[in-house]
Amino acid sequence: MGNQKLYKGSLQTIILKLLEENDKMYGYEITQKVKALTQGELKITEGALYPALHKLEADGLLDVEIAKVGNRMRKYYKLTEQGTKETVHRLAEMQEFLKTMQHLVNPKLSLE
Amino acid sequence: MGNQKLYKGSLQTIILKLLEENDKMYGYEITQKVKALTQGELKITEGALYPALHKLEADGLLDVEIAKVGNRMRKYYKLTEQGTKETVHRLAEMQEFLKTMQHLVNPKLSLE
DNA sequence: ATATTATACATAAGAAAATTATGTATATAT
DNA sequence: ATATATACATAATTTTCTTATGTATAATAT
Repeated sequence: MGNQKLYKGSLQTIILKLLEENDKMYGYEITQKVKALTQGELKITEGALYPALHKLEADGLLDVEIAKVGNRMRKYYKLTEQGTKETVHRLAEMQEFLKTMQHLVNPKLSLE
Repeated sequence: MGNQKLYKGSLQTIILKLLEENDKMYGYEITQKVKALTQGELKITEGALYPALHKLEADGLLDVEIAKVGNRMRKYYKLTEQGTKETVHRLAEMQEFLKTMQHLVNPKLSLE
């Protein structure tokens, strides 16, 4: 860590990608999944996550469904039809970005 | 383009990397170099570039030298000793970030 | 029993880093 | 003459995050 600021701008794409793979997830689950997938390298804070989920929902990319497990609330999010399309688009943009950055910072490793 | 926001947070690292390769460069030259290297994918705006250069200078990572070419001013920037060390560090962080993101958004392509 | 950590949501204040708009000035091409 | 390119700069605003705070339940450790 220490390079957290490089992730700025990529949170929405990460959320969309996880929902593409997992059908439905709740907020806390997303933070844990990301931490696990990145071996602790990326820790999504609540102050970033929840506003991001609310925005994706407001933009029509996510649907929400409230559940109660035991006595505790969960808000499950899933991709809408529009969200599924947008995810494909965002992932393509992310790939393009990663390729470009790789080429910029390490031309030797980006042979093409 | 359209994925410009993904570059948020990486401008300083890009500048440092270019100066590591080119010894000294001036602002406008940096914008043109980046545009060329990325085939127009990334266009650094002046409103982002100049404040970034000033900050890197204020932080002791860059030295500046003013030149006059014809009748026009140029401000050449080069890495300080501290800047050279910091560049190594920033590039390592960038590699780590790119690897992590690649793994997150496209597990199939990041075999390790 | 009690305190800490984990689970689960949320928002507000502030910081960082960009975009967009604007300004100044010289050089070149049509 | 006019538009484009070169070359710097800053201010207002926006986006996106961090940090701090708040509420509440469940599980675990002392």
